[in-house]
Amino acid sequence: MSTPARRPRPSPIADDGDELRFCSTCAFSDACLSQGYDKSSLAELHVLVEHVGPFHEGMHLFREGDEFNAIAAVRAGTVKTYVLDAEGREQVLGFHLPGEVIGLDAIHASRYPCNAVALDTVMLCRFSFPKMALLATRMPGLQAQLFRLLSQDIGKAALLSGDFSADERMAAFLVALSRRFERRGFSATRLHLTMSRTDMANYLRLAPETVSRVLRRFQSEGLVGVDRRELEILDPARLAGLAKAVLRD
Amino acid sequence: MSTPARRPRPSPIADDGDELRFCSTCAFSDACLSQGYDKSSLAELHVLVEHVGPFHEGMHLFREGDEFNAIAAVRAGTVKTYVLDAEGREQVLGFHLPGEVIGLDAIHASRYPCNAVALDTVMLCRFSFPKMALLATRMPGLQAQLFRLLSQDIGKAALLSGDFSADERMAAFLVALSRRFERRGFSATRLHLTMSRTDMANYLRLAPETVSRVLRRFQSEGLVGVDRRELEILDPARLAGLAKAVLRD
DNA sequence: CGCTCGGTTGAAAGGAATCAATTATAGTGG
DNA sequence: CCACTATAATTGATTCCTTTCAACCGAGCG
Repeated sequence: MSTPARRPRPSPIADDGDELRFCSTCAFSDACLSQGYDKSSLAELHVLVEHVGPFHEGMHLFREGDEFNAIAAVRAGTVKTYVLDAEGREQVLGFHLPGEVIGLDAIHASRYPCNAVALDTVMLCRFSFPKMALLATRMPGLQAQLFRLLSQDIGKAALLSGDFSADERMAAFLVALSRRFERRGFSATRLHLTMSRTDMANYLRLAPETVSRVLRRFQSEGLVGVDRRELEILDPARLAGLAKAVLRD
Repeated sequence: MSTPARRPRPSPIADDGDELRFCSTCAFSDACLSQGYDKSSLAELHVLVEHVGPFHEGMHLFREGDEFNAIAAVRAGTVKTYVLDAEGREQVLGFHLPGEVIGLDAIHASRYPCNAVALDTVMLCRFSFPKMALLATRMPGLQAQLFRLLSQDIGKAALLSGDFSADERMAAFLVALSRRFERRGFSATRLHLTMSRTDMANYLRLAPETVSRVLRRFQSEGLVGVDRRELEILDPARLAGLAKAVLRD
């Protein structure tokens, strides 16, 4: 359960034990600061933030059908969201790393459309959505950031819908994971996979056996080095080439 | 190019040639009225609406990479959104019927992430998004509706990402289309398909040959009747049964 | 130490894609 | 009005990738 080495990175918001301490990793902090809001505006955002956790491995943050009232930013750990199909098989919708927001897909129905479970020890910033929406009417920058986050998720959800080969899917998964880690200050090449092979398979819409085989082949081809859940990207360029079809860049 | 018989339906907003005539089919009209806004608020919404069109078959409404400044509600016709993969093959992202909104996925990057083309004669309501967002700060109901629309699209985009059989995909496509037509006052059983088989195939991530075969089998099994682009759903229950795995209901 | 569960490996089966050819359709121009 | 052409749709035969089925391995744990 070791976390990848953390690269030093300037914290956008004071993290020195202040009473109004805000999630330094979360998507809203950057947005608000970049809009040049004064301290009192930030304070307003703070009052509707609730730090919750820790949630330990296997604990559910919410379940499908639960009443929706808050979105949450992951502060630490990994959250898996999933639904169960008619045969009770798991369909993984996504993995959410520190700094990423969950619950945006619940707004329209006022219910969570999926389950969310902690894959390791998870800490959250929880935001009352009604309060946040209200605040957003007075903070255009916050409103804009919410629109951006929602819009972004539409595009993300569409990525996996293509008919891609197992290799492309796996490569895209690893590259995307690498980038997301990097953006949050972790290593882009040495990743700790917090999810099981089965989870990866369910997410990528592949059989677990296929995940196993593809990873092994990637390793034999010198693309990656794999040891259990530790993965090193050895040939980022070639991996990105494979992922290109999916990630479109 | 005949349209399905229109069922009489009470128009939510006066459609009697008023100067401030608003798209009676569009998602925003219901939202605003249901919030009980007075005439002046509605008027404010009207001033940022621009009725554009007609766009004829094959005309592009926007292209990937174009600068984003407006979302649009389809007033009439069908819009296809798509991207081209590295090999130049079309990946259809969606078909947009009257009353549905396009462009929400463009907000976060300020650029359209896809192409949009008219499949028949299309009329649009175009809304300047910056202006709409500004207005939304003074109309919480409008803001809420925008959040809902965005949130909804996240879920929609995720639907097709599962690994479903050709039969399930096709059934889900037809059932969803039927429901969307019905909601807008068209027949739920007799549909005119405005898109080609190839478009359907690209959307469903199947080969055109597979679409052809599945439709033929559906017909031979008495599920549907197909004649060119006219399709009649003969056994809605059984079709819905097939679609269940995808649509989750 | 042996049990269990996740992961890996191998062999076989299956569903959709691809390749190839034919038919149908709409549009064009004689 | 009717051939003629280009494009879309259909149909059949074959191939291929992934899944499924089955067995084995190996780490973690009581």
